[in-house]
Amino acid sequence: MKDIKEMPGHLVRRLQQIAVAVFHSEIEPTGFDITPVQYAALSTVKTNAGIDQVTLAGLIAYDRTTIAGVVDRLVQKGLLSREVSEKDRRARLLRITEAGDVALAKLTPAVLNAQKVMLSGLEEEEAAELLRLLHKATAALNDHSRAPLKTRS
Amino acid sequence: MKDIKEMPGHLVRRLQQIAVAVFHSEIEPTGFDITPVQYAALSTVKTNAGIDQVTLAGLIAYDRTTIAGVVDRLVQKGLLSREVSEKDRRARLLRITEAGDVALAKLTPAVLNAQKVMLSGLEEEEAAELLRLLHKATAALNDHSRAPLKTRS
DNA sequence: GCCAAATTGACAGCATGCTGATTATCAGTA
DNA sequence: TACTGATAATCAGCATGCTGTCAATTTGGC
Repeated sequence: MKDIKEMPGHLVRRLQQIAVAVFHSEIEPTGFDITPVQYAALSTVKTNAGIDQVTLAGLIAYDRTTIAGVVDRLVQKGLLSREVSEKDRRARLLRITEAGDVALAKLTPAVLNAQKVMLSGLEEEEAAELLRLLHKATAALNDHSRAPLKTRS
Repeated sequence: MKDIKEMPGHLVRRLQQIAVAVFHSEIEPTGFDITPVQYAALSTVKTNAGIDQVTLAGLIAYDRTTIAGVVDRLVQKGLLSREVSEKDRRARLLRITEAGDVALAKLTPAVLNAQKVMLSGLEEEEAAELLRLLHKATAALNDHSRAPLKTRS
């Protein structure tokens, strides 16, 4: 284990780096300028209309500070709307806009394809096994980051 | 595959996020203020004394722009030295300092332990299989990022 | 109803990571 | 030798991701 390149930390970082690059190359032809993080946020807001930022962050395991900037940019692009909650004036409720809906519909096929491409070096069963192992490893250590994943009960 | 949380991209990102958090919590007791990226650079320079920045970047698959900042900070902390090459005045040759050597020796056990912790949710054979799959998946797509891995022949 | 604790969001600050452009230098060729 | 293309490093700029702090607001206990 002396070599950096054999360490799990390095390999995970490397695959993540490749995943982002693949994402961008698959997205580029659609003409939208969106990042993996922004796509995750957009998609999650659509299926959870009226969600606040903290809950959104929990659903996709992002830090709440990070999500603020992401939401800012999505609002600026006109893909999300953000308004102060009536019931809790601390909270900002997020909703997808019509433009966001259109963008999401066009982006989703490209994103799904990117998932395939990033595992294209593996056999079908290997890819499934990788997913299972990633799932198991992350579930066991969910609380180790400032941004744990929170499933909506 | 409709759910973000089931996508390989999300899971890889999540494990990477956890890996960084585990790294920091394992490193913290050693009293050193160093990041995963900085550790990788430091360790690689030690075993490749007199390396230039581009070659270093290639060995650990970092973007050459990113590595510049990383090296800056390591030099500032006194862990690396950087001097203009005599043979090629464009290049900056990197070497580990004595302080860097000491730091590396103290950090390495903690880093190796972090690798174990980040996979502590998996059985022994599962961890090995995960490594194999990560290796295979990244090897197949090595050229997909701006910072491909370059083995020294 | 009042106050302490918790919660939401924001901000400053630092460290990756990337794109694209520029500068300095080197190497091969006409 | 002069020129062209390639290469090492740097810079500006943008987007994560994190820590730590703060203000506004809500909630729970009394």
